[in-house]
Amino acid sequence: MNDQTSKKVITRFAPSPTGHLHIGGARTAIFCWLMARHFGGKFLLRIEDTDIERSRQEYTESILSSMRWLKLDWDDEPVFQRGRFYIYDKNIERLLESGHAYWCACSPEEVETMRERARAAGEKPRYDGRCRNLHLGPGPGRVVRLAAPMAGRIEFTDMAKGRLSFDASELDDMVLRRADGAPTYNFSVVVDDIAMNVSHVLRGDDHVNNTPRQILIYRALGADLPVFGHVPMILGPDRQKLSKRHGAKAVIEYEKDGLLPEALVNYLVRLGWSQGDKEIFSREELVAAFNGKNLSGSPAAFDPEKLLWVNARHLREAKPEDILPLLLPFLEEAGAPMRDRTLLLGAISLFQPRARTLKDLAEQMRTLLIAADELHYDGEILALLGTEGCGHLVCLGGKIDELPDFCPETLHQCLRAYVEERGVKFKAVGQAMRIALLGSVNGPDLAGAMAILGKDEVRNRLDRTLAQFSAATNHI
RNA sequence: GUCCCCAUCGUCUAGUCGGCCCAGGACAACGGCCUUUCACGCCGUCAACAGCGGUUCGAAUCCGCUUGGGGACGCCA
Repeated sequence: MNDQTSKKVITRFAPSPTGHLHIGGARTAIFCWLMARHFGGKFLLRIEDTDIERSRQEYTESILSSMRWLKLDWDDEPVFQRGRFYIYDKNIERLLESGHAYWCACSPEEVETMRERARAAGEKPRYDGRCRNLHLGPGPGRVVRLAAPMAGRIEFTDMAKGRLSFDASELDDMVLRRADGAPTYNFSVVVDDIAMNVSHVLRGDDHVNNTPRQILIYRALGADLPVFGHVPMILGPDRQKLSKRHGAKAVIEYEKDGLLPEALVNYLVRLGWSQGDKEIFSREELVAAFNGKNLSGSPAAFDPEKLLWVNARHLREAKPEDILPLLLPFLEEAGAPMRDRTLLLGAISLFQPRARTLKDLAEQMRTLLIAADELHYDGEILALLGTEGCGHLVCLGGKIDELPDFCPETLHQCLRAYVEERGVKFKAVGQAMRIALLGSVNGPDLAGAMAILGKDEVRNRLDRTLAQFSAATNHI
């Protein structure tokens, strides 16, 4: 970083609405957002919808909704390039007048031939600039091209990659305005970044090669350069370009899988950025720590396992009341009936440390929340329970009836006392109770679970288990 | 093909201007402890400076080459 950060930091995220917000785009957005929030600047949004064929309104909405879910709030109204064609045209006029651009009458086929020829000659495929000095005017099928310098070096310092240098001879006279009047990507980006006063352009690695071209446009337009930062792409676990089969999905899918936005943000930021050995960051910690330094220059592979681990950490540390609203849809999906708030909060804190995702949490909580008659005990589980287990259930049922209250401490003592006086292993009693109460040999702390179920429900489940057990054994 | 970028454990990474690194943390794996089962947690094990040349008293750190990977070469973004 340099003295340019002393100016107001303005970053922007500029997705094109041709798909949902995916992992790579989300990380770029997070970096931009963090940068702006860290320096107290602005984070702007621009929808690059100049490709009329592929842009879809529903994707714009999906992207915005994923941004909101990630809690990446933007400043000002989003800018839509679709509505700014007149501005691009005005800038085209300027460049035409100043001699930085010219009309070209070559057909796409002709240009393609030139490229093939260059490629065959072992050069970089490029347009040869044959219309540059023809002083053509507008006409059907004609495009406007930049009169790029033929020689020299184009250099800039990148936030992630350091000093970068390109030879001007590598670049050809790129199209700025298409035959249909639409601006090309490189042109609209520069015009808009200038208009929006963007100070720091953070984007994917795949744009490095566009940067020297864009710098040429900045120069032609007589504008100051922003600071560029090209963050390396995210690769699949097999180190190939990220795609759906890697389990790298759109942000919206992670939302559906029950990830916490904080966790996704945390994980994604750590892909290509680090702060010593620190792994788990709260949003506030990220804002405080992220200053655009320590960006990695090399690509990172996406690891779903670690994502899950990060999520589990955030889930475990979150307050139940913060989790509850996010959990509601998952409880419904899991078929768990709604219960009162206190009960739900209690259940959350009971299961919280053992769940990796909200979906996971909801499914685990379900066994506690559903009505007793929905609990299913299969033959295998009942066999595990055995006559001895049933004996425990009967005795404990009696003990429980006499309890003065039904709080975890009392229940815990009750269980302990029972084990003590019977001289049996807690393990055996615990398993029997767990089978009766949860229909499973695994689960959370028994006293905690019982307290949440309440006395009636515990009784209910004990009776029901015993009934099913005797029914099953009578059949044999 | 041409240009650009990258290169530390399987993965994410630490490693400020070369010595404190026979390389640290985390995920995963494996082993153990804890325990009321499963988790959680705790402890430990396995595991890397791509290769080759330089520069230097000394290099994971600087330079070059090689190899490997990625990206870009559109009237897509």
